[in-house]
Amino acid sequence: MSLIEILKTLANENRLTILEWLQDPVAHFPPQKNGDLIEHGVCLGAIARKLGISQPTATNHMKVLVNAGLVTPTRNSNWVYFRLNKEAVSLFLDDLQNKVATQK
Amino acid sequence: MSLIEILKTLANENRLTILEWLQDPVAHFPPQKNGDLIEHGVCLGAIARKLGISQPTATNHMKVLVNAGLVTPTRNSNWVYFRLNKEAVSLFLDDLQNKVATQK
DNA sequence: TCCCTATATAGCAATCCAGCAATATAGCTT
DNA sequence: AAGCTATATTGCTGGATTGCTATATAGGGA
Repeated sequence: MSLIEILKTLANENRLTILEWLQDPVAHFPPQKNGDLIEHGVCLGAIARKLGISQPTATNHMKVLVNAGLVTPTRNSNWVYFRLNKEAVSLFLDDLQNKVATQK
Repeated sequence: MSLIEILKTLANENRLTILEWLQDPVAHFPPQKNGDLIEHGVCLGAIARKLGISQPTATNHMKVLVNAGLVTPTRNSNWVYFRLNKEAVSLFLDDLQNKVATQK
C-alpha cells in the first residue's frame, strides 16, 4: 500500500483509535471465549461495541485497515479476529519519516 | 493541532507533495526575485504552477497546511512565502509514533 | 430443522473535500 | 489614475467518505 493510501486510512478518528487499541488488546478488550486476544486478535463485534458504532460500519473500517495492510484478519467459523500488523506500521512510519522529514 | 487533524492534512497527495518540496526549496524551485527561498520560503504562485493547479486551490491547500502548523507563511507586500516548520513536523512524527507504535 | 449469533453486502442520506471560474482586494509601476 | 501582478474570497460542482437500516449468508446448538 502506498504512503498516501495509508495516510488516508489513518485520517479517521475511529480507525486511528482501533489501531491504538490493537497495540495492546489485553489492555483494551475483555477476554474472549473463542479466540486468544494476543494470538488471533480482537473480534469484530467487540470493536464495534467498544466504539459505539454499528456492526456494518465496523466491518467497513476493518476492511479499510486490512486493505492498507495495517491489520491482519483471521476467520474462525463465523468470527473474525483482527490483530495489528506491527511490521507494516513500522514500515509506514519509516516511509513517512523519509518523505516529510529531513534525513538525520 | 491534534494528531488526527494533521493526519487529515497529510492525507492528500498535493499537500504531501508540497511538504516534500518545502523540505528542500532550492532543489525544487527556481530562484525568486523577491524573497529568499531558504529564509522566507516559496511563494504561492510557484507552488500552484509547479503542481499544475489553480491559484485558489493552492491558496486553500496552503491554508490547511498553515492551519495544521506544518508550514509558516511570511507576507511581503503582495507575495506570501511558505516555509516548512520542521519542528512541528518532527513533533507530529513523534506523536504518531507514540500513538500507533509500541514504545521502543 | 429452527433459531440464534456473527459477519457481509446493498442501498441510501448527510457531510466533507478538491477542484474550478469569477471576482475582490491590495500593492507596485508608469 | 490606470493597469498589472499576487493573493484571497465566493460560490459552485462532482466525487469521496462515514454513517445508518435492512437484508443476506453462514455456522453452531437445541
